[in-house]
Amino acid sequence: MPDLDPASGVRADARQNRRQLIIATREAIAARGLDVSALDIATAAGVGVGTLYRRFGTKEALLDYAVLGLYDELCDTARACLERPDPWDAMAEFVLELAGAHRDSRGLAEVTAACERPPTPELAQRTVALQEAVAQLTERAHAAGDLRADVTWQDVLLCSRAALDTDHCLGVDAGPDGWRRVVMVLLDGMRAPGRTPLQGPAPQVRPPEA
Amino acid sequence: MPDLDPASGVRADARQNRRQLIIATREAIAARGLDVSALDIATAAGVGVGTLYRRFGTKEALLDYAVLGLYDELCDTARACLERPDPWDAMAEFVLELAGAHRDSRGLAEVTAACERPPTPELAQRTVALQEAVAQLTERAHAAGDLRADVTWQDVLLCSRAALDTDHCLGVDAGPDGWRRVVMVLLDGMRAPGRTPLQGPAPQVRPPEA
DNA sequence: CACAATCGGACGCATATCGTCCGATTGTTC
DNA sequence: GAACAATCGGACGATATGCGTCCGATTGTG
Repeated sequence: MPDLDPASGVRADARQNRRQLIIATREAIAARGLDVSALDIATAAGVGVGTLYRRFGTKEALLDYAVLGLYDELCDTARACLERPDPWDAMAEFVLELAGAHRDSRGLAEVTAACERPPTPELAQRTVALQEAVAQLTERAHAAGDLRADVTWQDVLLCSRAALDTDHCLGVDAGPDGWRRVVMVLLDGMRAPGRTPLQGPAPQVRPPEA
Repeated sequence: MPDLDPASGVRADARQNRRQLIIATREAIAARGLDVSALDIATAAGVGVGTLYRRFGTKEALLDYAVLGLYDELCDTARACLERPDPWDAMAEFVLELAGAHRDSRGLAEVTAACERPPTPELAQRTVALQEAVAQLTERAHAAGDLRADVTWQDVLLCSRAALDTDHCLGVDAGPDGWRRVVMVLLDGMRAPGRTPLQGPAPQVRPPEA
């Protein structure tokens, strides 16, 4: 189930259809979230629904596969940020990238917010990897004295979702890049030293329950 | 259609049902947004669907009425904040209240973000009133030198939606009051002087198109 | 007590999605 | 280039959900 094998006994047109389905799925969940119909995906991919089920067995499996790809890209982004020399810039860039990824794909945003059903093992693994990367980025920024002490890496993660739904409010239109303003304000607010100490319990990591 | 009249030729039980329907509608849209079924509302109110349509004519009319009530409450809140002596505290409190109202009612959040269909005239009027209140709160904070100059009142409004969807991210749980931390970070980021100048065009007011 | 106002919820209609199944098509092999 | 198996498309039956109406039963009120 990983990807397309050149010579795996699978016919060439079948492999091509598989590829198209993955592309169409990405686009569909980006625009409309995880609640896409199989027919929509298949039509966008230029195939029939039968082909979708034949190639992936389940709509779920196809969605899982597409989402996993998005997570892998996030992991790449995290690695790239960790290589930046300046601790603050590294953290700030990742926050901006993560916020942008959330905005680029409504489906991704739905998955990172999911707390009900347990994710696939593959997704859980990526999730932990991302947590660790953010923890490290945060730790460095703390050590450099750039990030206020009362902001935890969990706070950083949650703040990355803050620009998700800030395009319109009471007749005001943020414009295509307005969300970046919100992220900029947030980053300024996270910079040391903070003015108003953060109150209440810090966010906690949910154990990946059964 | 405004409210319940003591002696309006309408029978007492009918008036009571009307009241229950409004209460149930508020709770329903708070929890599930505007996409509630008429049956759900009627059941929660303890009446049949027929009663809903008899009392309000349309599901839409009932929803509009319930939402208008939420807007009126926001206007009250704005008035109260405008009476606070300290300009910064006044603005900060309103941001916190607006963010809380958005979180308390998913339906309200959906309406304030709506940019497609034109609102009812009543809603449009409340919207303008709220815009003016925020503009005034912002202006005072600017004048006092507490709010950074590159943050407009439109930015303030948009930022009030930032805590809408920050309860969970990649396995991190913000807890019941975690959203307040996000708002606090934002408010700190809005305080003068800003570090990173906000880039890009400032948010614009959408003309209430036809 | 009588009657009009009101009620409840079954009903008809419409829409949407799922996953399967099968006759038609097409890539591949010899 | 023929023959076969893999693959395809999309019609199909099942299921679910929601809207707004209609009418026999109920209930408030003068």
